[in-house]
Amino acid sequence: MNNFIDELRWRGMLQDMTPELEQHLNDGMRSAYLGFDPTADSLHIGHLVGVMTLLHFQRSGHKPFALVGGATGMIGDPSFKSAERNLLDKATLDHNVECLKKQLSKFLNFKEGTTNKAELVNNYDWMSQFSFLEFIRDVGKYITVNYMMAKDSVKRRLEEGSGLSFTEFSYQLIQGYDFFHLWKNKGVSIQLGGSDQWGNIVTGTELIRKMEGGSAFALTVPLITKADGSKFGKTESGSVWLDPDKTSPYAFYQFWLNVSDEDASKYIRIFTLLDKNSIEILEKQHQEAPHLRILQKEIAKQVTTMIHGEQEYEMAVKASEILFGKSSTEDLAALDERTFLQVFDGVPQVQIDREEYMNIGNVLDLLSEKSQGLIFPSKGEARKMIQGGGVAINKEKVSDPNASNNYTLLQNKYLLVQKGKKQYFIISIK
RNA sequence: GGGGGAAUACCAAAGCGGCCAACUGGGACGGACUGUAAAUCCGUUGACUUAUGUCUUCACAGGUUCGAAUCCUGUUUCCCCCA
Repeated sequence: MNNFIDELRWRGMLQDMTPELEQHLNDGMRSAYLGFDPTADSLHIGHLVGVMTLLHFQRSGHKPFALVGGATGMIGDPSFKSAERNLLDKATLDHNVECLKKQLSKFLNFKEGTTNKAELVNNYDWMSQFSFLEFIRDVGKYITVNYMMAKDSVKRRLEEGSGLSFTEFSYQLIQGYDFFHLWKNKGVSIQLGGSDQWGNIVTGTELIRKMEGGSAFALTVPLITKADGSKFGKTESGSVWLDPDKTSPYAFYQFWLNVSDEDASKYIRIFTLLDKNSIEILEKQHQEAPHLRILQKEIAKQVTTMIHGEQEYEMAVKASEILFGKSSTEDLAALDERTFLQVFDGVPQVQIDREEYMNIGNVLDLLSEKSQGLIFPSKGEARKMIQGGGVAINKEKVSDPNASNNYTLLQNKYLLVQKGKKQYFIISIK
């Protein structure tokens, strides 16, 4: 069994911790919690860092609690956000909480009988019992406004002049109380979180100390960054979700595969469970032959398998090979229909009647008007792109916009259209 | 309250009566190279269309002129200086 702190340390996942934590952990099995905000009905890869942290905690023999913020989600954490958050309604929140619970339950070991079995809690369960009066009397009394205003997350909002509502201001108190509640009732003595949570976590340890003279600990992990400074976990099409309906396993796999060299070493430590030795070997191999992108492939494999399973991973690899490998028209034609559809699952499709299709004069019409503007909204754009060499049908470049429309249909009913390198469309003939 | 200046396409920034759909840079998008990368190079970047075409743009509303992003009048917004 490995040491939790050491494990995080070499993985570059340790930002900060309260001083006596290490000793505290060495003294036996401990419990820690980490919270997830139900702002959407799926986790995204940014949350994965938290998940991994809990996972390491459990693997070190300790007991992890995943908290879903059914209550805190109603308030909105002001931490390092520049503007007041929009509140979600209760129904949406309930739905989100349920979805997150389902996802979280896949990662940790919740098996009965395991001594350090993971637990899932929702702070709505205890916060909803409180009346406002009770809360400000029993909890608010212990923390001064001066203390709360001194937090960076709050201070910044005050300085910027954008202000924050009393609602958001109270957030740290609620989260602090969560910690107290879990400490009191579940024996949770540690709170884990992203580095932006430090202030909120410490309010919790403060509350525990003041209310009952207890001691509790904090540990934060760094926020994930990208070497080029852009925001981690975003693609052109938005967040990378764990829910396969929101981000297909293929797109998910692609995200990891496209990680830059600078970031790959960092990410493989954070997002996979590979041990130090294996990682160093992979890094060495990567350096020797960077073009093979060994690191990226391994990260993509590990993470995709963990989230979506082996089958989906293999499908994603297959799809990637077909889409980006040097496959030809023949390779495409050789695919059976089922595989073809699987590979191109999620690719935008447009249907054209067979009769109508037969009457289309040239490629230009086919890609603009006749495909209802899905591929190109106008003839002009289609023409420009074709002339710029950016269009391919069935993996073969289209060079003349006026070329007649006599492509071989795959499976006798599909055309695979490529706009640029990465955008695919399917025209299916009915 | 007084004085001065500015508003141009996704952003920045030229243009100051016809040669302006508007220089240039960034971004975005394509292409070449490559590792589905970075760097570099090339092309496109108001709309529709493909003819040496049409239409809609230079804060907004009017006006002068054969002709305006460019001149005049009013309106709005922003910036600076003085009080």
